[in-house]
Amino acid sequence: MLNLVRISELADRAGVTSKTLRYYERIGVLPAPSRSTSGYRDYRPDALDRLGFIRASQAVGLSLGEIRQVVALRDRGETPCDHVYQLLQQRTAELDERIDELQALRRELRALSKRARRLDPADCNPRGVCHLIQSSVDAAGRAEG
Amino acid sequence: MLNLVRISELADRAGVTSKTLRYYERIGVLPAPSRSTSGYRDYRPDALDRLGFIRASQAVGLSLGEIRQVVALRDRGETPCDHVYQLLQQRTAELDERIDELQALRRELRALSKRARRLDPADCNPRGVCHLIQSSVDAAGRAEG
DNA sequence: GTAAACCTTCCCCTATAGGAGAAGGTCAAG
DNA sequence: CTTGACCTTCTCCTATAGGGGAAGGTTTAC
Repeated sequence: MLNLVRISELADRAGVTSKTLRYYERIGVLPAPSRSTSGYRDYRPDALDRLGFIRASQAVGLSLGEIRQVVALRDRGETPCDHVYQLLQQRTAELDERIDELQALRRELRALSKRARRLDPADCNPRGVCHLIQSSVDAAGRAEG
Repeated sequence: MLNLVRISELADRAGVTSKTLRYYERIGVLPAPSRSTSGYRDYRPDALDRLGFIRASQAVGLSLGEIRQVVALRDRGETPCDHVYQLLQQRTAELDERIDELQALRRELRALSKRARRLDPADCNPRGVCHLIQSSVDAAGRAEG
């Protein structure tokens, strides 16, 4: 009898909404469950495992699209570990790049704040809207030129 | 005579498309220019300064919505420097937070890769789709619990 | 005089991860 | 028997920064 559960109960247990479960089914990360005679979704308890995997995957930066690829492998009977490993390596590399970018931006913002303390708002030229920011362009221009 | 320019010429000079300029006008970051008798937009050369400000602002992480606020102040005759300074401080704080999050994620991904080298794909439990990722959940659960 | 290259407004489309709400069917309790 | 709490599918909507293309007017060059 597997004590089947309805959508809102599964949603509660997984900490998501029913909308989310229907969405997951629609995009193919959660398998379509059987239906009661009246058309209600009847989930087997192992759907919770799948939802745990989905959440964990999202937590390490995988998109639902990527998760769909992974569970498709599993559902075809393959072991998705290699694929997952590749994805994680790729995500790590992207993350490194992204962090570098944000750190560069942070350095620039700090420089901007420092410069701002030397500038007098009265000097602000309407043409450039605000010299705080225009000064960063000038600085970048000098740095690049 | 101010040598007026048409939209595609201004777009070329600013390194954006005509679509972008119409969009900027529509959302209020670029003032509506005068029109020729046939309805064509005639930009004065100082529109280029405004576009420079927009680009520089985007480069330091301001959204077009925030930029709109800033140029609105300027266009009302106020000096937007204080507001810009606040925005930049706020953006800097958000950036710090974001960087911390990404670094935490990076640490987790590295730990995951390390763990992956000890795991045998054959152990992978179909219930959890892939143990690489489920192992991270277990680890997080232990860390939090 | 006509073809190419502009310009105009208008509306729809993109990715991401769902949320809002309508219209209608179902189920349990009182 | 009806009320409330479910469930179903359906369509549209959110933010961001524009892009694509249609339908039609203009200007420039030959």
